[in-house]
Amino acid sequence: MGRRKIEIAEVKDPNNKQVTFSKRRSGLFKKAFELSVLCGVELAIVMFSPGKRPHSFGHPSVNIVADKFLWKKPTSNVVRANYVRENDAPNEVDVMDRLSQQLSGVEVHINEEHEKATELDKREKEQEASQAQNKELLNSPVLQRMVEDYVDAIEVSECMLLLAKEPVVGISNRTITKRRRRRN
Amino acid sequence: MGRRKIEIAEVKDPNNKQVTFSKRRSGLFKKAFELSVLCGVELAIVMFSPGKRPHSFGHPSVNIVADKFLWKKPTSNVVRANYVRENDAPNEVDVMDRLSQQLSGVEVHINEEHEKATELDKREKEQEASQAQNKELLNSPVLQRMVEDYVDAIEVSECMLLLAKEPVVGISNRTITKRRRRRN
DNA sequence: AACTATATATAATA
DNA sequence: TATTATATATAGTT
Repeated sequence: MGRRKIEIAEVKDPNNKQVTFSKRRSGLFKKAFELSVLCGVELAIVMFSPGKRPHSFGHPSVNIVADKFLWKKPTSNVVRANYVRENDAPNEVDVMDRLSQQLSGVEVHINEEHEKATELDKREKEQEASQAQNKELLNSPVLQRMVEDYVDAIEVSECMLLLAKEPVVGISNRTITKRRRRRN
Repeated sequence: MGRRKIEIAEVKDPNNKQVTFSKRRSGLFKKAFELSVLCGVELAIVMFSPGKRPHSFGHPSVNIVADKFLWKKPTSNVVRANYVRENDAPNEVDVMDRLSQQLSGVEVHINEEHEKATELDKREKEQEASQAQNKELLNSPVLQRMVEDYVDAIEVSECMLLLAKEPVVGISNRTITKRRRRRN
């Protein structure tokens, strides 16, 4: 996607790696933003830079998406208000403004989110403590969620399998080439 | 990026919206994968499809990335270890090995389990409250997978909420804590 | 940090 | 779905 084709392998030169990261992170966030607007999709991305610094992107915000992901209720029939209208197609400046807002705006809700996070920690520990609670889940709508998530996991896997079809130089094929098994 | 330039505004036609979502989600995941390999970046993506279904992507895995975010908390009692040093970044073989492991780990069961998952999904729509059938899954490997994936989803949500607690733009170096996962 | 030449993603089409 | 023309991202360059 540039002057020359590159192999998808770790960039050795730290300088080049940092430049590549900056460019591609911007690209990824832009793609994420476009996807969210085009398809009315709410999404969040978290990552560590080569310098091990955390970066995130969220639309409408990381915490909102995360919140919904965790606390998703069976409100799939509820019509949401569109945060982007037809004639409000954002230009590049709008996009960058929005990105900046999203990237820095989370500070505003720190205290509020701290409560939630604490609550979530509590929940995790509870779940970790007793496996019997898993059985509790089976009698709840949570199982419905698990089924959905499982299907999604398969979709993700298929996506990765698709990626694996593209040869990566310097990588052993041993694990990959034994794919494509059918059911008996 | 296609035959014609499009405005970044919500796609009206549901059919087209679904097609666009599928294409761009694949593209986003591919970009995310490439970024993670090129720059040694670990990242996770969660999103809701137009049909409000959750999707996720993680490299090297969702829960690993979630772990690092989750345990990045500035708590004082956690052992500090700099697993994030530059030269600890996984090389391409490591990355591909892990990816391959993940791929082969799920690929073996994809066809078989996809059927089951589809079947489950169908049942879910036909009988939303059919708990009896759900209980039949209690002892199946499929359920195991579902539970794991569900835990992954929770972990991502948690890490994102925790991320929201700490602004990530322009942040100075922080000590990142290490922690080994209980699962697997 | 800006600038191209080129690779890649994808919108429209078949 | 699969293909193809075009828009976009970005690798190397300045």
